[in-house]
Amino acid sequence: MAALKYSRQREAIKEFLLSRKDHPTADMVYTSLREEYPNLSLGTVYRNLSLLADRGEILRLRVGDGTDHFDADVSPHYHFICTGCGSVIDLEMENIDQIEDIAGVNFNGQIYGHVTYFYGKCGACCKRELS
Amino acid sequence: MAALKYSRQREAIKEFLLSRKDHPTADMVYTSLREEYPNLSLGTVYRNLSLLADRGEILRLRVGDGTDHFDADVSPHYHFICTGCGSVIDLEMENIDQIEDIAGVNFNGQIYGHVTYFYGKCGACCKRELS
DNA sequence: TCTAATATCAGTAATCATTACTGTTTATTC
DNA sequence: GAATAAACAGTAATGATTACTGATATTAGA
Repeated sequence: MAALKYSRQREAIKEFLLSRKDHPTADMVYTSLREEYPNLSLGTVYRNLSLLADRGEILRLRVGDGTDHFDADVSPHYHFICTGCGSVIDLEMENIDQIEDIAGVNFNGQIYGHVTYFYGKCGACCKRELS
Repeated sequence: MAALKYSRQREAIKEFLLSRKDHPTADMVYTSLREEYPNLSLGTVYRNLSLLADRGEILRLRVGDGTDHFDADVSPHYHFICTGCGSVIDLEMENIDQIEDIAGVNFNGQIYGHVTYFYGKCGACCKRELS
């Protein structure tokens, strides 16, 4: 893997992602960083997010709302998407990699990985509906 | 749920999906049906696919390649996406709904469902790489 | 069966997220 | 400190999808 040339923009993008737990989209990254870097370009945000995702430094989440979300936490974990407010929340749960073995039983190819998203109502939305 | 007015186009779209096992995209539906219905509109295809998906008559699959795929088989089953050729294949596997219980252990909201895609090399791509 | 009401259609324009292009700036190397 | 090339800002282009508009076709009622 070729070495990257340092850039303040990429550094700021990764710093920003590390500081957040809410899995921002490219546009959210752009809008937020614009305050500190007024002439940051949206193309730069997209290019660096893809670059970092390709290198495995961040995760690209396709949660189904049509726009990609990003996560700087690359440790194995799962995500929950609230159908009420759309928020993307980390789940702390035990490993379920055995589902790949289950899926492979009647399959004649090779399974290398899986992506799972859980859907429902988040705690805040549940609470709001009660009142 | 309001009753739908019959339309030959919607009928043809659903018939087409039922006849296929390869989970076509909107554009694939449009291109194929155009042979029989030369003045079918792409907008009609999109509108009816969304309509059918909203009513639960078909499934919308967001496999991660940027375009939605559709499946007329609404019985519970899982999908495999080949990273070699991009094909979307049905998996015959035992139920893994218990992962929702596992996910809910340390979570303060309600989990109503999950979406799982398995990734890897399909049988044909495995074979091709050997030769 | 005829007609009115309206859902659906075809065709096209608009939107949105994302990517590609171009000339300029900036980090690295010597 | 100058040469090289990666990365940038700004903008144009792309591709999937949605929205709009006037025409057509299905359904319900007379």
